[in-house]
Amino acid sequence: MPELPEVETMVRGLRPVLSGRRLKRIDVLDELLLEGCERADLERAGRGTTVGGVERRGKWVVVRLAGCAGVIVIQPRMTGGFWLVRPPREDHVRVIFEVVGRGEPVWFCDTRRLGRVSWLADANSAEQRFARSHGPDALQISAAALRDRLRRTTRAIKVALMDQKVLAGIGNIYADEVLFRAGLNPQRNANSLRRRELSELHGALGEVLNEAIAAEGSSFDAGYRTVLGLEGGFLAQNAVYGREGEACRRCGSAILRTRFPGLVGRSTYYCPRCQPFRTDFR
DNA sequence: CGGTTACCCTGGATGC
DNA sequence: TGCATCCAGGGTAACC
Repeated sequence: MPELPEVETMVRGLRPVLSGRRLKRIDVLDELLLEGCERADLERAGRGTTVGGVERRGKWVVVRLAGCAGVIVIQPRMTGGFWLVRPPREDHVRVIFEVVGRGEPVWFCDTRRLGRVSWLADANSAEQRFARSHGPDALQISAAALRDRLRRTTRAIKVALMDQKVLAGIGNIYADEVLFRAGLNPQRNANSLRRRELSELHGALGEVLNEAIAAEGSSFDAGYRTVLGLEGGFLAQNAVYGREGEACRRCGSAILRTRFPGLVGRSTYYCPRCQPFRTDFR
Protein backbone atom coordinates (compact mmCIF):
# COMPACT_ATOMS: atom_id res chain seq x y z
CA MET A 1 0.00 0.00 0.00
CA PRO A 2 2.63 2.52 0.79
CA GLU A 3 3.64 3.59 -2.70
CA LEU A 4 5.52 6.72 -3.68
CA PRO A 5 2.99 9.30 -2.34
CA GLU A 6 2.60 7.52 1.01
CA VAL A 7 6.35 7.11 1.46
CA GLU A 8 6.93 10.73 0.46
CA THR A 9 4.35 11.75 3.08
CA MET A 10 6.15 9.64 5.70
CA VAL A 11 9.50 11.19 4.88
CA ARG A 12 8.08 14.72 5.07
CA GLY A 13 6.56 13.90 8.43
CA LEU A 14 9.74 12.36 9.80
CA ARG A 15 12.13 15.04 8.60
CA PRO A 16 11.36 17.77 11.15
CA VAL A 17 11.53 15.25 13.98
CA LEU A 18 14.67 13.36 12.93
CA SER A 19 16.77 15.48 10.61
CA GLY A 20 19.62 17.16 12.46
CA ARG A 21 18.48 15.57 15.72
CA ARG A 22 20.43 13.08 17.77
CA LEU A 23 19.15 9.53 18.27
CA LYS A 24 19.28 8.28 21.82
CA ARG A 25 18.49 4.67 21.21
CA ILE A 26 17.03 2.25 18.66
CA ASP A 27 15.06 -0.69 19.99
CA VAL A 28 14.41 -3.60 17.63
CA LEU A 29 11.35 -5.50 18.82
CA ASP A 30 10.97 -7.84 15.86
CA GLU A 31 14.06 -9.30 14.22
CA LEU A 32 12.02 -10.77 11.37
CA LEU A 33 12.06 -7.35 9.72
CA LEU A 34 15.82 -7.04 9.80
CA GLU A 35 17.55 -7.65 6.52
CA GLY A 36 21.30 -7.75 5.93
CA CYS A 37 22.23 -6.66 9.42
CA GLU A 38 22.13 -7.88 12.98
CA ARG A 39 20.04 -6.29 15.69
CA ALA A 40 23.26 -5.21 17.40
CA ASP A 41 24.45 -3.38 14.27
CA LEU A 42 21.29 -1.30 14.01
CA GLU A 43 21.05 -0.61 17.73
CA ARG A 44 24.72 0.40 17.91
CA ALA A 45 24.31 2.70 14.89
CA GLY A 46 21.53 4.55 16.68
CA ARG A 47 23.24 5.20 20.00
CA GLY A 48 24.03 8.90 20.24
CA THR A 49 24.15 9.36 16.47
CA THR A 50 22.97 12.51 14.70
CA VAL A 51 20.63 12.09 11.75
CA GLY A 52 21.98 13.80 8.64
CA GLY A 53 18.75 13.62 6.69
CA VAL A 54 15.66 11.63 5.79
CA GLU A 55 15.07 10.85 2.14
CA ARG A 56 12.85 8.81 -0.13
CA ARG A 57 14.21 6.45 -2.78
CA GLY A 58 11.28 4.94 -4.66
CA LYS A 59 9.31 3.27 -1.88
CA TRP A 60 12.27 3.20 0.51
CA VAL A 61 12.82 5.52 3.46
CA VAL A 62 16.51 6.31 3.86
CA VAL A 63 17.73 7.75 7.17
CA ARG A 64 21.25 9.10 6.68
CA LEU A 65 23.38 9.09 9.79
CA ALA A 66 25.98 11.81 10.27
CA GLY A 67 29.70 11.15 10.10
CA CYS A 68 30.55 7.61 9.08
CA ALA A 69 27.64 5.94 10.84
CA GLY A 70 26.04 4.70 7.62
CA VAL A 71 22.37 4.68 6.70
CA ILE A 72 19.20 3.02 7.90
CA VAL A 73 16.90 1.81 5.12
CA ILE A 74 13.25 1.10 5.86
CA GLN A 75 10.95 -0.56 3.33
CA PRO A 76 7.36 -0.25 4.63
CA ARG A 77 6.11 -2.58 1.88
CA MET A 78 2.45 -3.49 2.55
CA THR A 79 1.59 -2.40 6.06
CA GLY A 80 4.64 -0.64 7.46
CA GLY A 81 4.44 2.92 8.71
CA PHE A 82 5.85 5.49 11.12
CA TRP A 83 4.01 7.00 14.04
CA LEU A 84 4.83 10.25 15.86
CA VAL A 85 1.79 9.73 18.05
CA ARG A 86 1.18 6.59 20.09
CA PRO A 87 0.13 3.84 17.61
CA PRO A 88 -3.23 2.10 18.08
CA ARG A 89 -1.74 -1.38 18.34
CA GLU A 90 1.23 -1.82 20.67
CA ASP A 91 1.74 -5.40 19.43
CA HIS A 92 2.42 -4.14 15.91
CA VAL A 93 5.35 -1.97 16.96
CA ARG A 94 8.48 -3.44 15.36
CA VAL A 95 11.19 -0.79 15.88
CA ILE A 96 11.36 2.17 18.28
CA PHE A 97 13.55 5.22 17.59
CA GLU A 98 14.23 7.37 20.65
CA VAL A 99 15.28 10.94 19.96
CA VAL A 100 17.30 13.11 22.35
CA GLY A 101 15.13 15.92 23.70
CA ARG A 102 11.87 14.45 22.47
CA GLY A 103 9.52 12.98 25.01
CA GLU A 104 7.84 10.43 22.77
CA PRO A 105 9.78 8.12 20.49
CA VAL A 106 9.20 7.48 16.79
CA TRP A 107 7.48 4.14 16.31
CA PHE A 108 7.78 1.93 13.25
CA CYS A 109 4.77 -0.37 13.10
CA ASP A 110 4.00 -3.13 10.65
CA THR A 111 0.87 -5.24 10.99
CA ARG A 112 1.83 -7.97 8.57
CA ARG A 113 5.58 -7.96 9.19
CA LEU A 114 6.40 -7.81 5.48
CA GLY A 115 8.38 -4.59 5.91
CA ARG A 116 12.17 -4.60 5.98
CA VAL A 117 14.67 -2.61 8.01
CA SER A 118 18.40 -2.60 7.42
CA TRP A 119 21.51 -0.75 8.40
CA LEU A 120 24.32 -0.27 5.93
CA ALA A 121 27.73 0.91 7.07
CA ASP A 122 28.30 2.87 3.89
CA ALA A 123 25.88 5.32 2.29
CA ASN A 124 27.33 4.65 -1.16
CA SER A 125 26.65 0.95 -0.91
CA ALA A 126 23.02 1.75 -0.08
CA GLU A 127 22.75 3.91 -3.18
CA GLN A 128 24.30 1.17 -5.28
CA ARG A 129 21.98 -1.43 -3.84
CA PHE A 130 19.03 0.76 -4.68
CA ALA A 131 20.27 1.47 -8.19
CA ARG A 132 20.80 -2.22 -8.92
CA SER A 133 17.17 -3.03 -8.20
CA HIS A 134 15.42 0.16 -9.32
CA GLY A 135 14.95 2.40 -12.32
CA PRO A 136 14.55 6.20 -12.17
CA ASP A 137 12.15 7.64 -9.62
CA ALA A 138 8.61 7.97 -10.96
CA LEU A 139 8.59 11.70 -10.09
CA GLN A 140 11.93 12.35 -11.75
CA ILE A 141 11.90 10.17 -14.86
CA SER A 142 11.99 12.06 -18.16
CA ALA A 143 9.47 11.40 -20.93
CA ALA A 144 12.29 10.07 -23.11
CA ALA A 145 13.55 7.65 -20.45
CA LEU A 146 10.03 6.40 -19.76
CA ARG A 147 9.48 5.81 -23.46
CA ASP A 148 12.77 3.93 -23.85
CA ARG A 149 12.12 1.71 -20.88
CA LEU A 150 8.54 0.83 -21.78
CA ARG A 151 9.21 -0.05 -25.39
CA ARG A 152 11.75 -2.64 -24.29
CA THR A 153 9.12 -4.92 -22.73
CA THR A 154 6.16 -6.83 -24.10
CA ARG A 155 4.43 -7.10 -20.74
CA ALA A 156 1.13 -5.38 -20.00
CA ILE A 157 1.65 -1.65 -19.45
CA LYS A 158 0.33 -1.92 -15.90
CA VAL A 159 2.79 -4.71 -15.05
CA ALA A 160 5.65 -2.68 -16.49
CA LEU A 161 4.64 0.45 -14.54
CA MET A 162 4.70 -1.57 -11.32
CA ASP A 163 8.13 -3.04 -12.06
CA GLN A 164 10.51 -1.10 -9.83
CA LYS A 165 13.34 -1.79 -12.27
CA VAL A 166 11.46 0.11 -14.97
CA LEU A 167 10.65 3.07 -12.73
CA ALA A 168 10.57 3.36 -8.94
CA GLY A 169 7.56 4.15 -6.80
CA ILE A 170 4.42 2.88 -8.54
CA GLY A 171 2.24 0.14 -7.03
CA ASN A 172 -1.22 -1.21 -7.67
CA ILE A 173 -3.25 1.86 -6.72
CA TYR A 174 -1.32 4.51 -8.64
CA ALA A 175 -0.76 2.26 -11.67
CA ASP A 176 -4.56 2.12 -12.08
CA GLU A 177 -4.97 5.85 -11.46
CA VAL A 178 -2.21 6.88 -13.85
CA LEU A 179 -3.51 4.61 -16.62
CA PHE A 180 -7.02 6.02 -16.24
CA ARG A 181 -5.69 9.57 -16.42
CA ALA A 182 -3.80 8.67 -19.58
CA GLY A 183 -6.81 6.88 -21.10
CA LEU A 184 -4.85 3.65 -21.51
CA ASN A 185 -6.10 0.10 -21.03
CA PRO A 186 -3.99 -1.62 -18.34
CA GLN A 187 -3.60 -4.77 -20.45
CA ARG A 188 -2.13 -3.04 -23.50
CA ASN A 189 1.34 -4.34 -24.25
CA ALA A 190 3.85 -1.76 -23.09
CA ASN A 191 5.71 -1.87 -26.38
CA SER A 192 2.50 -1.22 -28.34
CA LEU A 193 2.04 2.32 -27.02
CA ARG A 194 2.27 5.11 -29.56
CA ARG A 195 4.42 8.14 -29.02
CA ARG A 196 1.46 10.30 -28.12
CA GLU A 197 0.16 7.72 -25.67
CA LEU A 198 3.55 7.56 -23.97
CA SER A 199 3.56 11.32 -23.74
CA GLU A 200 0.07 11.26 -22.14
CA LEU A 201 1.28 8.60 -19.73
CA HIS A 202 4.28 10.65 -18.66
CA GLY A 203 2.07 13.65 -18.02
CA ALA A 204 -0.46 11.58 -16.07
CA LEU A 205 2.29 10.11 -13.94
CA GLY A 206 3.43 13.47 -12.61
CA GLU A 207 -0.10 14.81 -12.19
CA VAL A 208 -1.49 11.85 -10.28
CA LEU A 209 1.53 11.44 -8.01
CA ASN A 210 1.63 15.13 -7.11
CA GLU A 211 -2.10 15.21 -6.42
CA ALA A 212 -1.74 12.14 -4.20
CA ILE A 213 1.16 13.69 -2.29
CA ALA A 214 -0.93 16.84 -1.79
CA ALA A 215 -3.68 14.61 -0.33
CA GLU A 216 -1.10 12.83 1.88
CA GLY A 217 -1.61 9.49 0.17
CA SER A 218 -4.32 6.84 0.12
CA SER A 219 -5.95 5.30 3.20
CA PHE A 220 -8.55 2.59 3.40
CA ASP A 221 -9.57 0.17 6.14
CA ALA A 222 -6.94 -0.06 8.88
CA GLY A 223 -4.05 0.47 6.45
CA TYR A 224 -1.76 3.41 5.82
CA ARG A 225 -1.93 6.51 8.04
CA THR A 226 0.21 9.62 8.14
CA VAL A 227 2.83 9.92 10.91
CA LEU A 228 0.16 11.75 12.92
CA GLY A 229 -2.30 8.89 12.53
CA LEU A 230 -4.46 10.75 9.99
CA GLU A 231 -6.00 9.26 6.88
CA GLY A 232 -4.59 10.22 3.51
CA GLY A 233 -7.34 11.77 1.41
CA PHE A 234 -6.52 10.63 -2.12
CA LEU A 235 -9.11 7.83 -2.29
CA ALA A 236 -11.84 10.43 -1.79
CA GLN A 237 -10.92 12.02 -5.12
CA ASN A 238 -9.49 9.16 -7.15
CA ALA A 239 -10.86 7.87 -10.44
CA VAL A 240 -10.90 4.08 -10.41
CA TYR A 241 -9.14 2.20 -7.61
CA GLY A 242 -11.66 0.53 -5.28
CA ARG A 243 -14.60 1.96 -7.29
CA GLU A 244 -15.95 -1.22 -8.89
CA GLY A 245 -19.53 -0.68 -10.08
CA GLU A 246 -19.43 3.05 -9.40
CA ALA A 247 -19.84 5.62 -12.14
CA CYS A 248 -16.77 6.81 -14.01
CA ARG A 249 -16.28 10.46 -13.06
CA ARG A 250 -15.58 11.29 -16.70
CA CYS A 251 -18.13 9.28 -18.75
CA GLY A 252 -20.50 7.71 -16.23
CA SER A 253 -19.80 4.08 -17.24
CA ALA A 254 -19.52 1.51 -14.46
CA ILE A 255 -15.95 0.99 -13.32
CA LEU A 256 -14.85 -2.62 -13.82
CA ARG A 257 -12.60 -4.75 -11.68
CA THR A 258 -10.58 -7.52 -13.24
CA ARG A 259 -7.56 -9.78 -12.77
CA PHE A 260 -5.21 -10.75 -15.52
CA PRO A 261 -2.10 -12.91 -16.02
CA GLY A 262 1.14 -11.29 -14.96
CA LEU A 263 -0.49 -9.74 -11.91
CA VAL A 264 -1.49 -12.78 -9.90
CA GLY A 265 -3.98 -12.10 -7.17
CA ARG A 266 -4.04 -8.37 -7.81
CA SER A 267 -7.13 -6.42 -8.80
CA THR A 268 -7.17 -3.93 -11.63
CA TYR A 269 -9.80 -1.21 -11.81
CA TYR A 270 -10.54 0.63 -15.05
CA CYS A 271 -13.21 2.33 -17.10
CA PRO A 272 -14.09 0.24 -20.16
CA ARG A 273 -15.16 3.31 -22.11
CA CYS A 274 -12.36 5.73 -21.22
CA GLN A 275 -9.71 2.99 -21.39
CA PRO A 276 -10.64 0.77 -24.36
CA PHE A 277 -8.23 -1.99 -25.26
CA ARG A 278 -8.45 -1.21 -28.95
CA THR A 279 -7.53 2.26 -30.05
CA ASP A 280 -8.17 3.83 -33.40
CA PHE A 281 -4.84 5.66 -33.47
CA ARG A 282 -6.40 8.78 -34.90
C1' DC B 1 17.06 -13.53 -20.20
C1' DG B 2 12.13 -12.12 -20.28
C1' DG B 3 8.02 -13.40 -18.38
C1' DT B 4 5.21 -15.60 -14.75
C1' DT B 5 4.00 -17.65 -10.39
C1' DA B 6 4.49 -18.92 -5.40
C1' DC B 7 5.39 -17.41 -1.17
C1' DC B 8 6.09 -14.52 2.80
C1' DC B 9 2.77 -12.41 6.60
C1' DT B 10 -1.63 -10.96 9.46
C1' DG B 11 -6.26 -9.33 10.24
C1' DG B 12 -10.66 -8.34 8.65
C1' DA B 13 -14.50 -9.83 5.84
C1' DT B 14 -17.26 -13.44 4.17
C1' DG B 15 -19.45 -18.03 4.00
C1' DC B 16 -21.38 -22.23 5.92
C1' DT C 1 -20.51 -19.13 17.76
C1' DG C 2 -16.94 -21.43 15.52
C1' DC C 3 -14.14 -22.53 11.87
C1' DA C 4 -12.49 -22.33 7.11
C1' DT C 5 -11.52 -19.57 3.23
C1' DC C 6 -10.53 -15.50 0.79
C1' DC C 7 -8.43 -11.09 0.12
C1' DA C 8 -5.21 -7.15 0.48
C1' DG C 9 -0.32 -6.46 -2.51
C1' DG C 10 5.27 -5.09 -2.21
C1' DG C 11 9.11 -7.68 -3.13
C1' DT C 12 11.89 -11.58 -4.28
C1' DA C 13 13.08 -16.53 -5.12
C1' DA C 14 12.27 -19.86 -8.23
C1' DC C 15 10.44 -21.55 -12.21
C1' DC C 16 9.51 -22.16 -17.47
